[in-house]
Amino acid sequence: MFALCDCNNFYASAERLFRPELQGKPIVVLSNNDGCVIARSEEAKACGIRMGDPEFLVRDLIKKFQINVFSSNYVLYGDMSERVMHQLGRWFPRLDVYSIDEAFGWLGGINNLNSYVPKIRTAVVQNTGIPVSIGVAPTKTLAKLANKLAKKYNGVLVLDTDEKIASAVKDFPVHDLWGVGRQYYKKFEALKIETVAQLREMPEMWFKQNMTIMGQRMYNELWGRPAIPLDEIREATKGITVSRSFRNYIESPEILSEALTLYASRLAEKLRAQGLRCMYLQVFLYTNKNREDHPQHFPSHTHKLLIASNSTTDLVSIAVKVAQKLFKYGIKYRKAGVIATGLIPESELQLNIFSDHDGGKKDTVSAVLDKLNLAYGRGTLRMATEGFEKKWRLKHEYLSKGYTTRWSDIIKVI
DNA sequence: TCTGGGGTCCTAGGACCC
DNA sequence: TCTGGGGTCCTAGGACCC
Repeated sequence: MFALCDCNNFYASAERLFRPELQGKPIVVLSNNDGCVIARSEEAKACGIRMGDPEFLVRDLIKKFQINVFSSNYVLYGDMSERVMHQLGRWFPRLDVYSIDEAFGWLGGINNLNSYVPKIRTAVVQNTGIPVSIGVAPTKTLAKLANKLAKKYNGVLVLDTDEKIASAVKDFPVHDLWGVGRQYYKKFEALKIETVAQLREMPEMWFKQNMTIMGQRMYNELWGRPAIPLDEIREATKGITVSRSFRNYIESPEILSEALTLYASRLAEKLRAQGLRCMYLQVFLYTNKNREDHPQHFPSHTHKLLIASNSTTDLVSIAVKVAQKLFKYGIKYRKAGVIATGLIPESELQLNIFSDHDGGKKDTVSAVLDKLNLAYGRGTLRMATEGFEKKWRLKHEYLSKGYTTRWSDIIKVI
């Protein structure tokens, strides 16, 4: 049996944990750039705020109901996530951390699930302050479904018989099913398929033909035959991305270079932190697709390096050069990013006879950079092309403190 | 005026190799 | 008139996830 444990309204719950006076009050958390709503407390949901709503469209609601607004504080959420996962690890022989606020646990060999599982929930809430819901079923897909239903009950739902599964899928809307997005939902809608019970009565071939191999897996999972295994040890990541929207449109190549310098620097830091180098560096630019009156431009280019690298100077110079080629005058760019792929462990560096390997000088420079920035704060030492004004940088007006990760922000009990 | 960021997997086609 | 089979790498796009 699989369990899916999911933190309730995770970001909102994490913010509220350190502001106990907000207990019972509506809270929303905004995406980067304070763009749209990405988490809501139950109270905020009741005020009519929907997931993904742009902040400027719900500003009136926020004012009217005095909703507490937070910019996203990923350092805080990351730290709280680690605590929750650590607690879960004590209860499951095998744990597959699926996202910042979710994990699949394996419950093989455990009897009395109906008394065991509620204990997990109680322990996590007690030891971390974060409320969780747990759904249990024979497959991951059904465990996700059970989890959604659990939120409506007492936070726990165990589907351990065919009868319980049948009754759970009976009225469960297909668009809430794991693996069903907008496109697949359209197909179902056309066939008047509204519930999961109706969906799983379709022939297996139909799934395969209409939803590729993913659909075939879904079919088996819905009938209680596991097709998606527990993924305990995450395989090495395939790519690492750093991308951000700009606060204002960028229309000049010089300003674009500043942004790309920062993004590529962050990317190099991420690579070094994970002990990786990349063979390919992809650069992309986006315009605002929500503005039909703006000319659109979504250029992208992948550059192949001669030698795999994670050096800030290498990646910055490539990113800036590529971006200059992609850039066109007269276009309003609102987002850019860099993606590192072809990742190899630092220790497996392959040299190229045609290139001028520097014998590790760049590695030394990078190491000094990391050391200084760790000691004195990120950005203490940086590339000059990053600029000084940075008018394009993110907006986060409602940022909470680093309650668990900064000495100066730790809560004082007086 | 203002609409996130970071991922995964699958499919298909073209270039190139032997 | 009729021109192989099998493979890799890369790109691009589409679908999905949180």
